[in-house]
Amino acid sequence: MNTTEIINKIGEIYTPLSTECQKDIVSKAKVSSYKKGEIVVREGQFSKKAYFIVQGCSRAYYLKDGKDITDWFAFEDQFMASIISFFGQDPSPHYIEFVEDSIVLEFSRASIDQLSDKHREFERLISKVVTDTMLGLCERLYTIQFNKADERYNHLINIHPDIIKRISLTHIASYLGITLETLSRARNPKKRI
Amino acid sequence: MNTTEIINKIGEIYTPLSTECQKDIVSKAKVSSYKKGEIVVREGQFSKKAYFIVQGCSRAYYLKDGKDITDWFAFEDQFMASIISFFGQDPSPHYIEFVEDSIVLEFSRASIDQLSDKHREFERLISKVVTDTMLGLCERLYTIQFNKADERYNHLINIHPDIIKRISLTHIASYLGITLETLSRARNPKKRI
DNA sequence: CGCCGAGTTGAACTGAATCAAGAAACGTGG
DNA sequence: CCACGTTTCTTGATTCAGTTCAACTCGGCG
Repeated sequence: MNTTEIINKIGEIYTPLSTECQKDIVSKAKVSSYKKGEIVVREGQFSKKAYFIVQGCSRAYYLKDGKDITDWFAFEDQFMASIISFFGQDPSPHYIEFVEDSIVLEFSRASIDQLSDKHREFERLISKVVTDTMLGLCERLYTIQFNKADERYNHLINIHPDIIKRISLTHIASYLGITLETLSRARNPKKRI
Repeated sequence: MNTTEIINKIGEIYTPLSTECQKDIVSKAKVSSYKKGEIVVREGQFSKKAYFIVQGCSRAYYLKDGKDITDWFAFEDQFMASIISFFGQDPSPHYIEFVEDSIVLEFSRASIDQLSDKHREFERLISKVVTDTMLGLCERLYTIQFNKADERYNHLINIHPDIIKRISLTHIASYLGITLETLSRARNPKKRI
């Protein structure tokens, strides 16, 4: 899949892009690939990159008292960035790691700004990505705020049936705000006598 | 405070607006006031309104098993909307209630779209509001994901020292994802013998 | 005054964390 | 293809934070 094809796909998923805009994107964004386990952003860095995932998946996590807590996943056709660092002015509290060998289309903050200035359609695309992210965060918050461990897990499996095939339970557990052991028990309800 | 003054203020807070844009906003948005306790959005409704709060405050909440759970507050100079209904296509799971007598500037979805089409600066303003909301949700999620009751409370008091003067502990408790009793204990640490 | 909503305090209970040990799955090299 | 170590997941026992339910306090306000 070359850059043009990828951009075409982004247009299909989010909002149609004129050929002129597509051409400009080609000149600003570049395709990269990362190996499983590669870390592209570390805590404390000012990361000004956004990754559109063509193939593979990644996660954002942070360390709390030395424990690895997953905050966000991104799969094919989704964007990944350290949002606090990319949209705010603070350093990233997150690490970003690729969980599988992945191919991405990589944007710098500067190129996104330039493209947004020049192409209103691109600005709208980014705006849509942000809006979708906001709605996703809402949903996640709702799930965590007052639900029990098994409810959180079932909810996740409903919206993301295939996630367990790709993400380790350890990461899913911290994403749900529970421990690995509790998740394991939620998955294998106790056999009563 | 008249409409023009309010719009001026919005421009100051978010991003400067040309006089032409301000004039158009005046023609599309209207000032309203609500009494303490008034509910402007109910569960199941398709609410296509956004409220910029000039004075007072409001909260969004939902009912889970009959229990009132606060999801979001908005104070002076902030926007309030039922985001799922306003930005998504689903009916609102939230109620929106004014917690104090309030004055707001009211926008319909249609007028926001029209203003966004006509004025790029306005579109950017909305985009900034969405981005800020996204960052706010991130922060909130972070607080709830793996923190104890007292940590959540202290964190809230840090960013919002005056919130207890305006919002009842009942609402703050559910906002933090804990019960009223637990919040009360977090505020009055046990006296040891 | 006495009622009422909001907050505090107490005691019993429970879901989840923690600590610890074992089982299963996986990859690598022989 | 098997043996090995490593990582991932499961299961059990204990502990603890937080919920639940209930009683009590306090400050309005009719």
